[in-house]
Formats: sequence, C-alpha cells, structure tokens
Amino acid sequence: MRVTRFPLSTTRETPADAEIVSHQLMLRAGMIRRLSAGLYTWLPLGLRVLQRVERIVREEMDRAGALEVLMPAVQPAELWQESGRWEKYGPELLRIQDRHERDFCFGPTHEEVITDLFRREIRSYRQLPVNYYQIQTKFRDETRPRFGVMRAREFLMKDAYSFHLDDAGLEAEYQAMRETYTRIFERTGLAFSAVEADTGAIGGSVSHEFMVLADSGEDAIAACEASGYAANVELAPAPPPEQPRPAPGEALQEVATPGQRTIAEVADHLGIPASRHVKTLLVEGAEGGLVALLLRGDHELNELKAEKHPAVAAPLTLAGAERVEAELGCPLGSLGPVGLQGVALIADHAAAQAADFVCGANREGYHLIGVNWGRDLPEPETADLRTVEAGDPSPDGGGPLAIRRGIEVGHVFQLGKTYSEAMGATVLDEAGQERTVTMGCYGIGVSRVVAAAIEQNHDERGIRWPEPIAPFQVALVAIKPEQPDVAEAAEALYAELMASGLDVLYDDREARPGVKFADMDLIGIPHRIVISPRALQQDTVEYKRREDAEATAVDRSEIVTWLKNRTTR
RNA sequence: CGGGGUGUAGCUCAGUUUGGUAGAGCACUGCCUUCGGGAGGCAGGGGCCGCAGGUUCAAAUCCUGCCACCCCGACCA
Repeated sequence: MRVTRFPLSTTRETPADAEIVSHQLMLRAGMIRRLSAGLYTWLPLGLRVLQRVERIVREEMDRAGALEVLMPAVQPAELWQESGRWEKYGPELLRIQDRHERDFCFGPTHEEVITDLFRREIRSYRQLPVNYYQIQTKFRDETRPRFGVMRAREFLMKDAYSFHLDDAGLEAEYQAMRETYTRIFERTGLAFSAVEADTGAIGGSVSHEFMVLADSGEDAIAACEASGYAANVELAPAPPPEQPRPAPGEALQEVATPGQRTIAEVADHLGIPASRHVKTLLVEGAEGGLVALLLRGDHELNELKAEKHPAVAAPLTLAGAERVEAELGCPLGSLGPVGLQGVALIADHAAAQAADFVCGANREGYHLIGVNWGRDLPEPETADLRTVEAGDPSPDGGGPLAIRRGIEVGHVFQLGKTYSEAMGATVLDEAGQERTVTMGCYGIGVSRVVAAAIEQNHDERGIRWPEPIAPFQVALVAIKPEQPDVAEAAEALYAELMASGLDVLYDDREARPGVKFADMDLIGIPHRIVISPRALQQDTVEYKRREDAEATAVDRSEIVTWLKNRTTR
C-alpha cells in the first residue's frame, strides 16, 4: 500500500477527551473516529488491525471444530421473554420497536437466538456436541461508555455456544475452548493470564476470564507465581488464618473518641493500628432485617462474596445512615458488634481471629478497646467476606499472592441448562428419551483486544504492534523520492517486497523525513526500511525494528531475505 | 440516575467577567527557500460561536429552556 493512496490522518495533538493511552493513540494514529458516545468508526488503518485479530480468532475456532454462523443483531422480544431476560436485563438492553410497534432489542449477547436455532435444527444426541460461533456487532447501553473502544456501547465480539448431552461433554468442550483461547491469545503476541472468575448474572458454575496484563486494566487479578494460581480478586478466597487466635490480654474498656468516624481517624487517635480494629458494616438481610458484616479494619469488603452468603440480600445493599440511626440509635462510625440488638453478626475469618481489638461502642463518640470474642461477646458465625490482598497466602497453599491489573478480553463459561431449560432445547438420547441439553458459552471482545494490545505495547513515540496484529509488517520510507534514482530504487524494492508476500506500507510522499519517521513510529509498524540517496550510493538500505534505537545498513540485494528471516507472518 | 464541567474553523484552544468588525497554533491549498526525526516565509480557503426563544440600537458575550459531550460517583451479561 502506498501512503499517497492511503490517507494517514495522523495528528500530533492528543484529543482532549481521551483518557487512556490506547484511546489517545488510536485517535492520533487515525485508527478510529468517534461518531457518538460509545460509537466508533474504524478507519482503514484501524480496521486492518481489527481484521488481523478476527482472522486469528476465526482460524483457531475453526481448527477447534467450531462452526461459524451469523445471527441477526436485532432480536425479537419474544425470545427474551421466553428466557425471562426481557424483564431481568434492565436498561443496558437497547429496546426498539418496528413500524408495527413490535418489540425488539439490539443484541447485547445471543444466548436466546442460538438456543432457538439449536432447538429448531438439532434433534438427536448423535448430532452432538456442536459448537456454533459468530463474530458480530453487539450493543450494550452502558451508563457510562469510556476509554474509546475499550468500553464502547457498540463493539465487535466473537461469541460461541456449545451444546452437550451431559456434563462430561460440556467439561471436555470447555477445556478445549480454554486451550483454543490460550492459542488465540498466544498468537496475538500479547501477555495474558487465564484466571478463575465469577459467573455473574449469566449464571452457570465454572468460568475463566482471559486477561491481558496491563497496569491500566480495570480488573485486579490475584496471582501466585510459585503455584500458577490466578483468579479475579472478586473471587479469590481468603481462608481462615492457620495460627490460633491469641489469648485475651487486656480488659474491656470504653474510651472517648469524640468526632472520630473512620477507622483511620480512630486508629490514629488511639495509636492502635487499623489491623487491630474490627469494623461493622450493616447490610440488608435476605429476610428483610439488618445483618452486620464484621471485618478487620485494614481489610476490604468483597461485595460478591457477601451477597452470596445466604443471610445477606442480593444485590448487596448497605443500610443507609438514617436507617441505622433510627433503628440502632448511633451513627455508622460508632457501630460495633458488642451488645448489638436484633442484628445477625457474620465475621470475616480474619476479624474472628482478632484479640484485644477495637470497635465502636454503639454510642456516639465512644469506642471499645481490649475486646475479645467469647469473653465480651459470643463467638461469631464466620465466613469469607474480604477481598484478598498482596501477600495473602495463595488459596492452593502455593505461597504469597501478588495483585496484578488486567483487561478482560475473553470469558469462558459452563452455562449449564439455564437457557436450554427455559426455552426447551432438547434432543433424543440413545434410549429415545427427550433430554435437555447443557450449554457452554465463550466470548472474546475482538475490538477490545485491539485497545488492550496498545495498552500493553506502546512508548512515547506511539504504538508498538505485536507483529501478528500489526496493520502492516514493513514500512518502506523513501527519502527524497523526488530524485529519480531514489524513486526508481524505492519502486523496485516495493514491488519486490510485495511479490515476496510481505505486507508493506510504502511512504512515497514528498514530505520531510522527520514527518515520515514520526508517522511510521506512531502507527507502530514493526519493521522499517529506509531508502535514501546516501544509502543508495553504498548500494545498501537501512533496516530498523520499531523498538530499536539505531538502524542497520543492509545490502540492497539481501534485504528481502533479511526481512524474511525477521518477520513472523 | 446524582454531582461537577465543557460546547467558538477539521484538531487544540483564546475571546464571554465589562455587549460594539470572530481570533491564534496545528492541519489544508498555492508559490519560494529548506531537506535524515513532526522546517521557515509569503499569499489563501475554511465559522449559523451547540439549538430555540428572549432582552437590547447592537448578543459568541446577558436571561430562559432544550440538546450534545466529558469527568467523578452509583451501575455493569
């Protein structure tokens, strides 16, 4: 491709509303343009990258035996009413009406459509297992789209759905998909990690997320280097400490803490570290009353764990200050488990381990110190309620956990029978009996992979594409192309490179060298060849990788072989 | 949805306080000089100042309403 036929539309200035580096660079490089909140046009340069990712995904899905389909983006409400999600999904579902005032939605996902397809097409266990996938535009009406295509409303997703007679079949396909995803992300050239994950509102039992590792990632991962354990911090268990609880050493005492509300303030005031405090969080209980969740002062409540506790109402709802004052007669900052009337207590394992601890006195302006379980108040019911932290022991006993940031680019689920039951997806088994099938589903955020790749691979000059997804492999820059000998040599080399199957962007503009170098660096092409009058005299050209500081002189006659030995696709 | 902010050239922004001929840099077009890391000069093109009302001799500027976008929070198969 010639730059004179491929408008680059790069900019030097960073658009004001782009916050993260991938968004900034995608705009500056001329990959995408915003049309409206969360809606982006992919320009030719950006689309090339998107299609590189798509190609890898498609090849690996095909290799794994999945079958590509293409389902409608717009879906009739009836299917969603059948699964129950028309009511449950909420405002993130874009609902639309046609001219007959029939209800439709723009698909945020396709479980309903695929399950409907399956029940119409597949009759017999002998046709199982089957795995259908598509690469489709989805729409989710996010309350706050941001970060460019990282969290857009409309985005490109690969979604796959598998159907099985039994759990063993599902399990096998699930493992096959995990391996396929691993191969896909290895092929993109990104550093990633597969982590245990929550199944969320989609239901199901087992799931893994594929995370591209990047400091700007919105998700936190708990990982143990020694054992290879990795999980979303939402999910990573914090088991009870192994050491026994220390014996009480202090007497219970009430102390004045006027105006002190937060743990930090009280800790500072009393000179007792936050780790020896127990904080009391009141949430709505499953039966309607209030439930007190007790955590060590330096620990953080894990909302997901809390709302899974049978005594706690889901979704987790913190009791408001007014309600607490009305029912318990003290402000939130003075709550404590001692003598708390009519409220069930659930203590995190670490909080239950505390001795001689500090807590609120249930009286404004006072705290208790030297508090001990079993002596000053009954032994509590315990549960895992906190979010793990760096340094916590790995749940598999493998050593300390580290916390890393990641961008979720893929998610695999064992869905089970949620949709097949609701929608009557059955096959006849060997005995001629009708059996409800069990399902898996497997997603990859294709457009998000592009943004994640940039988050992970950039420098002050621009993007540094991993070669497998780069828009071009080789940048060919002619310096002084207005000189006939340069133009001639450049044209000849361009033709030769194209003929050898390399994907080349030939900068044949009559621009200053600095402009061309800056553009090629910004758009991140992995290999660069420069043809100049100077080099031509030596019968050489210059070669440089995007990440190199210095160029190498290579004999003109050897450059194609040289490149062939250094490119990877 | 709550709180805060911004809408002026393709982009980044001045100008609004105190009403009086709509600006700069980048980008774009032409010419000249320059030519190995985003050059310089000269000359140009490009604006319903978000939209609709209102006040005024006169509105980018003041008033009212609406719309769009951004940030923080809540939310988030």
